[in-house]
Amino acid sequence: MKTTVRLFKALGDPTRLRIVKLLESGELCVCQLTSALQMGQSRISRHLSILKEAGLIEDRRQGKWVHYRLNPEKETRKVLPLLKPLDSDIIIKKDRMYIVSVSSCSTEP
Amino acid sequence: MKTTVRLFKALGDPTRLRIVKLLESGELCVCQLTSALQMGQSRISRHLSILKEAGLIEDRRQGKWVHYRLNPEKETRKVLPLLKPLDSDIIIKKDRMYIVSVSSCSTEP
DNA sequence: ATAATACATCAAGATATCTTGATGTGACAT
DNA sequence: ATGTCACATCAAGATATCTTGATGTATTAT
Repeated sequence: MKTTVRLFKALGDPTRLRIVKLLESGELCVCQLTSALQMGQSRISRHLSILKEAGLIEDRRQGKWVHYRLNPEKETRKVLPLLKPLDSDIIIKKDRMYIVSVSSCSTEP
Repeated sequence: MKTTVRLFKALGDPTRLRIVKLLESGELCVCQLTSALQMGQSRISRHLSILKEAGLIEDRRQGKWVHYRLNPEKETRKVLPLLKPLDSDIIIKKDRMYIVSVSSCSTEP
C-alpha cells in the first residue's frame, strides 16, 4: 500500500511530471533539468529524490555530473502510457523544445 | 496537465485507494463504504468527491442512497492495472472480506 | 408537517508538502 | 591544499491536504 501511495504521490505534482516527460526522451543531468524547467537547483534535486524514492527513476554518477533516467523496470514502465495525454500539453511541448535546442551546463556533458 | 495531476493526486491517498479497490468489485453506497472502512461519513464523502472530481468514479442517486461506481470510460480504466499489486495488501483483503460478509445500511439497498 | 435516514458541505485544527536560501558533500582542476 | 563546479540536504516559512465535528440538503416514512 505504502509503495503504491508513494508512486502516485510522486506523480501528483506538475514539476515532477515535467521531469518524467523530459526523461522519456533520454537521460539528463540535474543542470540540464534546472535550465530547462527554469527552477532552482535545490528544487529540482528534491523532486528528483522523490521520483527516485518512488522507483520511477534512477541515477548514475559520471564525474561531477549525476545523470537521471527513467527506471527501465517493467512495473515502472507501466505508468508511462498514463502520461500520454501530456504530450499535447503546452508546457510539456515547450520543455521538450528547450532540451532539443539547448543542452548541457558549462562544458560537458 | 491539471487533469493529470488531479488524477494522480486522487490516487495518492490510502483511503481513496481502498475505496477504488472496493468499487472494483461493484457498485457501493456511502453507508456501505463507511462501515467497511470504519470511518466517519464526512470523511468518506470527501474522498468520494475527490475521486469523482478526478473522473475515477461516478455516482447515481437511488432514493435516499447514492451509489458510487468506477467510471467505465476507457481512459479511466487504464489506471486499474496499476492497482493490481494492492490485491496482496492485507488491508485491501480485509476490506473485501468485510464487503462480502456484511452489507447495506439499515434496510436497503 | 414532522421526523428520520443518507449524504454533502463547511469550519477549524493537525499534518504534510512545496519552495527558497543557506550550508554540506564529492569530484575535478590547478 | 585550495578553489570550483555539480549536486544533495537542511531549515523555515508558505501552501495545500486531511480529519473531525457541526450544519445543511434531499428523500422517504409517518
